[in-house]
This record gives sequence, C-alpha cells and structure tokens, in this order.
Amino acid sequence: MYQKKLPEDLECGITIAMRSFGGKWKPCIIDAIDKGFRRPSELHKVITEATPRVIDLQLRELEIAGIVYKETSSGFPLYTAYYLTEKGESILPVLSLMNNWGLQNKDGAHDLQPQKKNRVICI
Amino acid sequence: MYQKKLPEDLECGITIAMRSFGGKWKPCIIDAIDKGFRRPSELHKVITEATPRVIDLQLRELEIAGIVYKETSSGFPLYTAYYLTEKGESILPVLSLMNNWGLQNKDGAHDLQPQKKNRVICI
DNA sequence: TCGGATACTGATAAATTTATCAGTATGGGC
DNA sequence: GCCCATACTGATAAATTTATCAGTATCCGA
Repeated sequence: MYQKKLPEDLECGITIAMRSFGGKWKPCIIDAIDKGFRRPSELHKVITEATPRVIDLQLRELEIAGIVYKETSSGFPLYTAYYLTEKGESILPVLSLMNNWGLQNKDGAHDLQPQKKNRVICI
Repeated sequence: MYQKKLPEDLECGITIAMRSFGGKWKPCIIDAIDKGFRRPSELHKVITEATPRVIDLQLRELEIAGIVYKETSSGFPLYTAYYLTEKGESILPVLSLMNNWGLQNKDGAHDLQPQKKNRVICI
C-alpha cells in the first residue's frame, strides 16, 4: 500500500497508538461498533460523511490491527458483522479521555490548523 | 496555510484533540518541553529525527493552539524559551494514557500500515 | 566589520492519507 | 434471465501533512 520513508519509533507507545487507531474515521468506527452498529451497511448508514469505500478501508485496517474482528454467515441475507476485540475495547477509555480533553478545550478550536482529522460522535 | 475541504465535526472532542496535538512531532515536543528542554536550540538537538524547520512549524502551531507559550529576552545571548500552558499540561495525562496503551500493544505493530506518525520518547 | 550563534520565515517538493469512481461476486425473489 | 441488496476490491485522483532548501535578522566579541 504505502511505505513510510521517514523514521518512526516503534518503541514509542504513541506512535503505535496512532498507527492503530489514528485514522480519520477509526475512532468513529470503533465508537459506532461499540454502540451496536456492526454490519457494514449499518456503519455506512450511520457514518454519513464518509463514503462506504473509505469506511471499508479503515475497517480493514482495524481488522489487521486486531482491533475488530469479522463474522460472516453466508446464509441469507448475506450477513457480516464486526465486533471489537479485547484490544479494541481497551481503546475505549483512551478515546474517552481524548474526547473529554477536546470537549473541555473547544474554545478557539476554529482557529486551529486542520491537522489530523477525526470524528467520533457520528450517531 | 491549508484549508480543510471535507467535513469535520468541531463538536467532537477527538477531532479537537487531534487538531490540537495530533501532529507528527507535537507529542514529542510537548514531552521534551515538559522534561525541561525549552529553548528552540535544545529542542532541535534533542529531537534529532526532525529538521529544525519542522520543529519550528509544529511549535508555532502548538503556540497558536494555546498549548505552549514563548518568552523572549532580547539580551545576550538571544534567549527564547517555550513553556507549557495550563492547557498544555492537561495534555500530559492524555499522552501518557495513549503511550501506555501503545506500549501494551506493541505486538504486531510492525505489520500495521504506517498511519499517523508520531513519537514521544525522543530523549 | 566579519563571523558565529540564535531564532525565525518563504517557497516549494515529497510523502502520506483520504476520496472518488467504477467494478466484481453471491444469493433470492420476480 | 433480470434486478435488487449486500459485501467487497482495484485503480487513480485529490487533499493534507511533512520535509527540504535557501534565506533574513539580531547580537556579541574578536
């Protein structure tokens, strides 16, 4: 896919955390799955600002990172559902703390450079 | 500088948090300042992987975000020092939690897509 | 007055992430 | 057989972030 060309420190926890759930829609997807929206079609419906394709891509990366896992039944209707792994659930408090910090520091957020896009409250 | 063209939710705390300290070197800079490396030249020496220019840019954004502030004495030698604001200090526990999460989940981090580069342990 | 140290900035290129578009495949019901 | 819903993928473009390069300005002391 893409290769990093510049140095990154895999001994640094923050680097790992950002690699794992730092994508633009990842916190949002984790939050939505936690709230019970497990099927791809549900996630697509609930996260309206991102295209299905983008959500699928980020879901795939979350799966590779071991944060979500997928269950498929090939019966009818075609049914796929994503669940948080234990690792995925362990992210929830981290996201919660980040979210709280942000909410307590809303003032002047409009003046900030864009920088690392994310969203969580997607419902 | 740059303008976001796609939707972002400024009501979402995580979005705000990522805007505020989500840049590649920002956690690292915050950590270094907290550890007592306050002068630009010190930061440049301590964060060797990033060029001075890049550190300056991110410092400037941290300043705009109200996370650090600058004190300059125009005596000799030319002296500038950055300090964490109260807001800046309130980030430390968040970074700490993220770092802990990452360290507890190092396994398989090499297999992850790059994604949101960061580092903190720069010393 | 020249050089070295410090702090900083403009312009542009490179890298990375996200978005868009068009497509494949399966199964059921009409 | 055809259409619809669901789940998914390849290829490429657009946007955004980071890096690089070259430069300005101040102050001091030799």
